[in-house]
Amino acid sequence: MTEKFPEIRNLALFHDISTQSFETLTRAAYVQTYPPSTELITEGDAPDFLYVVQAGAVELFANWAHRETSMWTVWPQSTFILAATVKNRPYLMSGRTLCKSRVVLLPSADVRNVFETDGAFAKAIVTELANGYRGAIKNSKNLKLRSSLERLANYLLTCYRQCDKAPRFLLEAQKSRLASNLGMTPENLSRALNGLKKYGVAVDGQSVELTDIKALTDFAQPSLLIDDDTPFF
Amino acid sequence: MTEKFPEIRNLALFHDISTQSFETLTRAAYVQTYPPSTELITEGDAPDFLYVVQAGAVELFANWAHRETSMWTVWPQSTFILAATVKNRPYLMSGRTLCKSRVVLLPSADVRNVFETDGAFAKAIVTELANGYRGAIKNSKNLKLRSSLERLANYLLTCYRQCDKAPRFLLEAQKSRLASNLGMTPENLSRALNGLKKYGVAVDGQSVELTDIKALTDFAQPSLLIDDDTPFF
DNA sequence: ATCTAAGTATGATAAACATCAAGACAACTC
DNA sequence: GAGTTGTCTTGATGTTTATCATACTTAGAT
Repeated sequence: MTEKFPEIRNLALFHDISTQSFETLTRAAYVQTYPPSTELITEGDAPDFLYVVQAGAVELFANWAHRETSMWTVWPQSTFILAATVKNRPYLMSGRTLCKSRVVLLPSADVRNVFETDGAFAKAIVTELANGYRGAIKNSKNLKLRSSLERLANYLLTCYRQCDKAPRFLLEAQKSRLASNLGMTPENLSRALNGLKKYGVAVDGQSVELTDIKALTDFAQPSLLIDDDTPFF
Repeated sequence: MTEKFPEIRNLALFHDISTQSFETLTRAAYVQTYPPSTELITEGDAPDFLYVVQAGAVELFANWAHRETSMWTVWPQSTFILAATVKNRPYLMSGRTLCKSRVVLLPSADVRNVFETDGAFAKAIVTELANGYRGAIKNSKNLKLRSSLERLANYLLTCYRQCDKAPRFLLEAQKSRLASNLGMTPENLSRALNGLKKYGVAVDGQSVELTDIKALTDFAQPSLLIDDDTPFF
C-alpha cells in the first residue's frame, strides 16, 4: 500500500513516525496551490491546520495598531505554525504567499492526535520547536543588542556564508520586506546600505557585492549565539 | 522506595513520567543554594545541566559587543535552558541569581536520555517548549511593533491583571533591570513613567498606582497575541 | 549622626530612527 | 514612444531614544 503525500514523508518531522501515524496525519490532508499574495492564515484564528510549504514561499507577519512587521519567510520544505497547532492556541502570526506556492494542509486535530500516541512524532516535534525557540531568542537578542546598521551588516554576512562565501549574491527578498524583517523602515534600509559602503558593501538593485569581508566582519562582529541560523546551533 | 527531590516531582515537566525515568533524571542531580548575583550559566557554554528554580529568582541575560540586555526572570517553580539541553547546543543566554536562590541541577545527558526513552517526558517537553517559543515570538512582536512608552504601558497593565486587578502593586524588579527587560535605558524608563502620568500612572519608589485603567488601556491597546503571558495563550 | 554606595531622577545634548514629500528608475502596458 | 505602475532612493524634518553629566534619595555601615 502506498502512502499519500510521499513528498513530505522525508521531512525530519515525519521521517521516523510509524506508517499508521503517517496515514492518520495524511488521511484528511490535502495539497493546495495558491497564487501570490494569498493570506493563508490570520493571527488570532484557531489553528485548523499545520502547514507544510512544498514549493514557493510564505511570509509570516504580524499586526498591531495599524502597524505591520514581517517576522520571517518560510521556504520549502518547512512547516509553519507548529507551536500553535500542538497547543491548540490561536495563531500569533499571519501568513501569506509571496509567490505561487504549493502547500500541504494537515488537520491540526490529527496532528495533536498522533502527537499523543506516537512517541517518535513527539520527539521530532521537540527538535523542531527547540530550533524555532532558539531562533526566536536569537531574534530578540539581535533586536535588543544591535543598531539597525549592525543588524544589516550581520544579515549580509549571513547571506555571504549561506552562499558558500561567494562575494556576490542576490538579496532574497524585496527590499521593503527585508527592511521590515530587520526591524527598520525601507528608507532607513536604503540609507543603511549606503552607510555600509565604507566596509566594502556595493549594491546594485538586488545584487550585492562584498569587497572587504574583513572590514565588514570587524564592524558587524557576528556571533554564533545570534547569527547562526542553522538548526545545528 | 521514596523518590529523591519530591519537590520537583509535581512540575508539569515531570508529573507524568515513569518512576524509573524520574529516578534516572535525579540519580546524579543535586540541589544547591546560591548567594545573590551568582552567575550560574554563561552563554556559549555547553549545557551541562537543566536547571529548576525552587526558591529565589534567576535573571537570564545576554551580551554582545560590551552591551548587555536582560531577557527575562525565572521564578519558582520553573525550569530554564531546556531547549539548549535537549538539543545539546550552547546556551544562548547567561543566568545569575537575583537573590539567594535554591536550584536543582539535572545532568543534561540524563535529560536527553530520558527524553529518548520516555514518551510522556517528550510530550511534556513539547508543551514547555511550545510555551517558551510562543513567548519569544510575542516578545519580538512587542519590540518591533511598539514604542518603549507603549511597551511600558502594556507591562504595567500586565502587572495589574496578574495582581487580580488591584490598582496598587509593587514593581517586581529593580527599575534598571525592568528597563533592560523592556528594551530601554534606565533614564528612558524614568521619563516614560513620567510620560504615563496623563494616563493615571502614579509611581512612588517601587509602588505603582493606576488611577485610570480605561485611559491607560486606550493608550496601550493590549493584545492577547502579544501581552498574554500565561501558558494558556 | 555621618559617610558611603547604589539606585534613581533630571537636564542638556547627540545619535538613531521614522515620517513625509518628491524624484529616479526600471518593467509593463497600450 | 508615452504613459502607468511599483519599487527604490534622496532630502528635509521631526520624533524617539541613547548618552553624558550631575544631583538627589535611600539604606546600610561605621
